[in-house]
Amino acid sequence: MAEPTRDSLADVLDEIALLLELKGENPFKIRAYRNGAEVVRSFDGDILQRARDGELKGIKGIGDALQEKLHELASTGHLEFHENLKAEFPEGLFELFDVQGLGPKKVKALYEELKIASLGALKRAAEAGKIATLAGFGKKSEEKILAALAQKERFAGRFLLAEVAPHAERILAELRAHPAVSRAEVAGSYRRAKETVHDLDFLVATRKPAELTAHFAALDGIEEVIAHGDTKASIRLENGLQCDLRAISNAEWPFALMYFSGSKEHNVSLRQRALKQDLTLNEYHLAPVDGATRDDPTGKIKDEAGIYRELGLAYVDPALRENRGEIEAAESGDLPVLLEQENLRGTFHNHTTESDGRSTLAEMAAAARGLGFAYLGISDHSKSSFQANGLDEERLAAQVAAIAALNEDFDGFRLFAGTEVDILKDGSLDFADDVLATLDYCVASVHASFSMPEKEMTKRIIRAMENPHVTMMGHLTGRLLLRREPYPVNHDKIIDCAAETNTIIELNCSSKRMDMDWRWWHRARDKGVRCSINPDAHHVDHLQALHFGVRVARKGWLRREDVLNTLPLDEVSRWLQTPKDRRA
DNA sequence: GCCGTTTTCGGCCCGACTGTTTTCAGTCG
Repeated sequence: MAEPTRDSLADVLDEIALLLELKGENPFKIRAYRNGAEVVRSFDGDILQRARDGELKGIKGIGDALQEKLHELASTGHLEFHENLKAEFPEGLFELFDVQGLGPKKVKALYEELKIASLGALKRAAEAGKIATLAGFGKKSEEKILAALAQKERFAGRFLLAEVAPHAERILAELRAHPAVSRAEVAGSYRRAKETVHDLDFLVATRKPAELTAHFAALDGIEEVIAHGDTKASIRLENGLQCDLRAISNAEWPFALMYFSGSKEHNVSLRQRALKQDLTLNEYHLAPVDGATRDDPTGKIKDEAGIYRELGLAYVDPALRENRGEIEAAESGDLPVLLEQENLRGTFHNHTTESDGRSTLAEMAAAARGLGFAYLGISDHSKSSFQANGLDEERLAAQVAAIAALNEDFDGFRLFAGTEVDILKDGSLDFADDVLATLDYCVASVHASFSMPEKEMTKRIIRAMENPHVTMMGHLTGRLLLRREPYPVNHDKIIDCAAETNTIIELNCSSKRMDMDWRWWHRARDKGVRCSINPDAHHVDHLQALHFGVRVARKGWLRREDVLNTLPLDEVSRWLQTPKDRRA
C-alpha cells in the first residue's frame, strides 16, 4: 500500500462510513466516521505525524475508537477493521452510489436480491426489466436508473466555477425580472466560490411560490425537468448542469439564503450553536426550541448578518463558510478583511503569441490597460516546453527589448519582462542564472515528468524555489480540474520553504487550475507566504479569470496585504528590484 | 462512535419531493 497521507486517512474513514451504511449500521456511528474524516482533512497541524505517534487525544470529533484506527492506519498503512469490512462487498458496488437516486438502502437491495455489483450489471438488469420487480422499486425507478446512467455517461457531473457563471447570471436575471419576485440569489457552492460545482441552487423570495417554480421549469435551454413541486423545482440544462430552485417568503429570506448557501458543515455547526441558546435554526426561522421560555428573534432578523449577530457571531462571508475555523474566528472577532477585486493593480504570468498565447504583446498590454491595471507581467514559456513553442535565450532577449521599447511609450503603466521557466527533472531551471538576472521577475513551473513520488517532486520544487532569481512558483500541483489529478507534493514543506526563501506562491486562477488549492492558503498566509493571483492568460479574454481568482483567494482567507499584485506600480517595482533575501 | 456548566447514558439537524405505497421509506441537499 502507498505511503499514507492526510487525504488517504480521511478517505478510509469515509469509505468505512459508506460500508457501515451498506450494512445498515447505526446512522450516528456512520456520521461519526464522516465527521472524523472531515476533521482529519481540515485539522490545522500535522495530523499524520500525530496519528503515527498516537498523539490524537483532545481533538474534537476523534474519540478513542477513531484515535486507535487512525494510529493503526498512519503507522502501518492499513486498517484491519477497514479491510474486513471491504471484504464483505464486491469492489464494483461503490460505483453504484454515483447513480442519482441510489443510496445505501437501494444499493444493498440491488446487490442482495439481484447480485448487481457494477454499473454494467445495473444497466443490463434495468434494460431487462428486472429492477421493477424488486420490493420498493417500480417501473418509474427503473426508468430513472436508466436515465441517470445515460446522464452519467454524457456528463462528468461537475462543472468549473467559471464555466457555470454565465448560466448562473442568466437564470438569476430571469428570476429577478419576474414581477412576483422581491429577491433572488444564487446560493450553494457557487456562492461559496468552490472551484467546481455540482449544481446551481437558486433562491427566490416571493408571495407566489408555485408561479415561480412553474416559471423556472419553463425556462429556455432546459433539457429535462427533474422535479417540480409548489415550492421547489429541479431542472437540467442542455449542458447537463442541474439547477434547483427554492421559493420562499420574504420573511424567510435570510434563513433560507444561509441554509442553501451552506456548507452543510457550517450549517450544522451553527445549528448546534443555536441549540446551546435554546434556539433551533432551519431554512425558515431561528426560533426557541419546544418548551423554551425565551423570546423568538425570528421577526427582527432581516438579513444573514442578523442571524450571526443573534448567535453572538460576526458576519461570515459566504466564501469562508466551510467549517474550517470561521465560526471560531467570528466569535473572537478574528475574521480577516478579505481581498476585493478592485484591490488588484496588475497581474503576472501571462503569455503572448511569442510562445503559445493567442494575443500579441501589444494586445495583452492594451487589454490590461483597458482593465485599469498599472502593470502586466509577461512570462512566456522557456525552451524545454517545445510543445508550447518556448523561447530560447535569443528570443527571450528580443522579447525583453520589445517590452522595453513598448514601456517607453507608456505613462502610468508598465510591462514587466519575465519568463515561465521550466523546472527540470532535477530541480534545476531551463535558463541559467545570468539569463534570469536580465529579467524583472521569474515564474518557475513544472511542465514535464509529472509522475514522480511525492518526496522527489517536493525536493525538485524546493530546489527551484531556493534559486535567488525565482520570484514565484507557478501552478504548484499541475492539476487540471475534472481532467488531471495533481501530482503529489508535500504542501507543508513547500509552504515552509516559500516562507524561508521569500518565494511567492501563485494562485493560478485559470478556471481549470485554481492552483495552489484554496484549502492551503490560510496556513500559508499565517506563515507569511505571499500570493500572486495570476490568470495564466493565453488570450486577452483570459484576464477575466482574475474575477474568479479573487473569489477563490477570499475562500483561502486572503487579505489585500497577502497578495503581491495589489501593490501599486512604484511599490511592486521596488519590491522586484530588491534582492530576494531582503524582501519583506 | 462522539460528547457533556442540566448528562458517563441518551441524545445526536431537518424539511421537500418522489415513488411505491395506502401511511411511509429512501434520497437529497
